[in-house]
Amino acid sequence: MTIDDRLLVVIAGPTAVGKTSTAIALAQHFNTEIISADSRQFFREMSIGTAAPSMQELSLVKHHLVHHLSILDGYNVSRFETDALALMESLFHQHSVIIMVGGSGLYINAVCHGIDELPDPDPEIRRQLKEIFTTQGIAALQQELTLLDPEYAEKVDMSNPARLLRALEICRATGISYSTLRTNKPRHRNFRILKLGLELPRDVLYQRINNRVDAMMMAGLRDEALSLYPCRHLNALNTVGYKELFDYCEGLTSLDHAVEKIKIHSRRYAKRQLTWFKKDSEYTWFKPDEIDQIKIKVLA
RNA sequence: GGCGUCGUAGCUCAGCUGGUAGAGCAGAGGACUGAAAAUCCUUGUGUCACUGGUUCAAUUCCAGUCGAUGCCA
Repeated sequence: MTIDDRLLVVIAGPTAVGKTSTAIALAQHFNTEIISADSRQFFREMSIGTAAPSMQELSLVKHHLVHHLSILDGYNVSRFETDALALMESLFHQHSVIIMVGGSGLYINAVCHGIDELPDPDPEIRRQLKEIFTTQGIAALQQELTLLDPEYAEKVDMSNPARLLRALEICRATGISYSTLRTNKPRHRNFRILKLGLELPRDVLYQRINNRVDAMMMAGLRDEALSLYPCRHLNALNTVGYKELFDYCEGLTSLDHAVEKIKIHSRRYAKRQLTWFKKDSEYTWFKPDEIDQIKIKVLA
């Protein structure tokens, strides 16, 4: 089997654009399976709020990497890359086309182009750095980074604590500067990749987002969030649709206000996704209902 | 009907004793290598309700009109 016999079709796009049903239609047509690239649908406790595929949808096409983790499990892009590649290796034995669908751009990139091998985060180092951040502010992080990795300090967004924390945690853990470890070397993949983006006019997309949030509430999102409230500090739950309802649990907002916030935050999330995917010129863009055109593109 | 308060950016509102206006949110754009549905950056000209008046100059003072709201009848 050569590289030409293996094709990964990536279906990306903003939240609520209609990725799931398009992917299912495509997978049925090519009689193949779907790998999810959605950093929140991994978690089985989060079903309603992540708009995970329904039981009915799951029964139509075999899905992978959906609900395969607990929110208690630690997970990250690198592990996703490993898991997805291993999965594809086995799936390609039976299928020449595999569908990957999701909205997590970083995760999709990791599978398509690889991600540098860096040590897993050390909880203790991370804790120490966070403490510095909370007690001494971002300036302390900026200073240390300038000292340990002046090259990265030059180009990183120095006002973004997440970036600084991550770089420092690597510097501290390895004793080497983060930028020297960040080679950004493209990985060789033994399959072809076709990137398809789904989009809709902004006002239509926003209407779909609003409607879907209402539908989630009807489906019991409030109770799902309430049941996860004790775990609210887990990273997996730092997620649109949950954190707003945690505020409601704590009496910080009304339910209506929380729902309104979910809609707003979902729209902003969609915009960030579009910014991410749009700058990648490898994507060909379609409307979610242009199934026939998409099929032709895949066969081309 | 009388008296009072209010009418400023899509929304909520700031604008001290007159020199044509500014925040938050929304919206828009962008960044992004193990937190990524995360995290962060940039971005505010609008008949200051309308019509007159006073003034060198009015969003700001005065009168009237319209609208909103409260109290009294």
